[in-house]
Amino acid sequence: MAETASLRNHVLKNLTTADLRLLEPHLEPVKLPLRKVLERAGKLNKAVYFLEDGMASVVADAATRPIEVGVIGREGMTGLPLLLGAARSDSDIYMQAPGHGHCLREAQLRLAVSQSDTLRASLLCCVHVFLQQTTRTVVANGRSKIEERLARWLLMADDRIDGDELPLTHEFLAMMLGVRRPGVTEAIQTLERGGAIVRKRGSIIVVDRNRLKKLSNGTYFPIN
Amino acid sequence: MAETASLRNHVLKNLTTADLRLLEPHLEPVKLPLRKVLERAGKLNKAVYFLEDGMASVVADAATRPIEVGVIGREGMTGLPLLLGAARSDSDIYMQAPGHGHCLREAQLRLAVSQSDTLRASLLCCVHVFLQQTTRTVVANGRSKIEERLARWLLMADDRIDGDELPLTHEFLAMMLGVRRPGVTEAIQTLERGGAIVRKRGSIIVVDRNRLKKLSNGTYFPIN
DNA sequence: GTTTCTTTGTACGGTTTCGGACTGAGGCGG
DNA sequence: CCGCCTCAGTCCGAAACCGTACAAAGAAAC
Repeated sequence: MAETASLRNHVLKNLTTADLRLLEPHLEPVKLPLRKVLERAGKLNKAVYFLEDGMASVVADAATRPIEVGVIGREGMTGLPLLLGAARSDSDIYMQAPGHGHCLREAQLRLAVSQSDTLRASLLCCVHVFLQQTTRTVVANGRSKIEERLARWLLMADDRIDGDELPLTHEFLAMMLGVRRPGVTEAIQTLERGGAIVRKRGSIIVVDRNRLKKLSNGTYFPIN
Repeated sequence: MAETASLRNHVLKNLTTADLRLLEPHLEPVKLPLRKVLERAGKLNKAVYFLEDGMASVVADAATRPIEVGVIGREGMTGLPLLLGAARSDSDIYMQAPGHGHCLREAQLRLAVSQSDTLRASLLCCVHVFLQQTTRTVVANGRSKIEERLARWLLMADDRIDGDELPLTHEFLAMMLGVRRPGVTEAIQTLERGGAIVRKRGSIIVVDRNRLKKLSNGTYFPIN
């Protein structure tokens, strides 16, 4: 099913062959279209996903005034609370950029984790990475202006999405950052004037990551 | 050493007797004075702490422009990255309100966790709780004004500090929230006008938690 | 080509917060 | 009692954002 050679998910790719063999029979390949919901806050979480490509958003307060807490791409997995002993999700998670992944049912996850300490360690590592990301988001939301937060977000998206074109409307970015839509429009203009991106209707193209990093003013940290 | 009857730390208190027996011989009672550093970002983490009373702050960017990511009291423990397989801390952690706790060396922690699955599960639960708190902080920092964030912070501190008097200067609160000091002064006045707190030089007294909750405008969630 | 819908750009007044500076008030030691 | 130091209160102009509304531009449908 999941041939080792073709695996792009960092977690799966870095498993020992023994651990991978443990999971492989239960990894179901799935298509992950735009807006596909992987998790819903307050609901029982029956499966986790390892993304091969595409990007998912972890969103808090989705019912009222949504704001993004973090993003997940092929560097990690969804369903972290399951690893921590919680049956229910805290946030909504849905696909922000379409892609593919592997779905693993809760029961199989628990079983596999109970059988291999090294597997559990590999998965818990994801939790650590995500916690680091969330920590940086706390800082960015607390001290940085829209323009810098947007630059950070675009860099994180660019890390996870194939190609330089990010298909995103201002409206959507505003939701992610928890700010006004015109605020995003203006921030995008600033970033374009800085030569980091070019605007297109319905998408943004990253043309100069280094400039974008400078414009993020220290809020961006690369994966790993 | 740590007599079960006297344990106030939620994690230790809720362990099975077997798990507690596993840890007990290695729990060293420690006094935790104000500003005592429990963890330093980037340094190897050689021990974890279970607080019995007092409160610790998890602070990011401590070297440059510090801002608080979360707080830890008797509901949890420090050193979460150790549980997740990381040897180094991501943030500074130091005592915000003095107290006592139990110190557990890394080696003993690893040993105990490897011997008991239920113990590991109990500790991982802390990670989940802390991640939830961090998630709420992302939201609060992203959308709420100083006054609301301050109300939230005071409630969390009140949850963890014995008595109603919180010994905190405006300067310090400003650092925690990542805002200007005069901003805190004004927010405190608003909260006092709202009848939720009274000001004293060098400390704040919570007189009406319910009003404080209202003034926090939905950003506060109780422990567990 | 015209209509319709989505997306983007712009404008306006008002609020929040900033950075910085300065004054006053409380507490402590000499 | 006096001086000193910390902490708290206030004020200033400037910047960042907000909520809202409306117009222009693109894309798609008819």
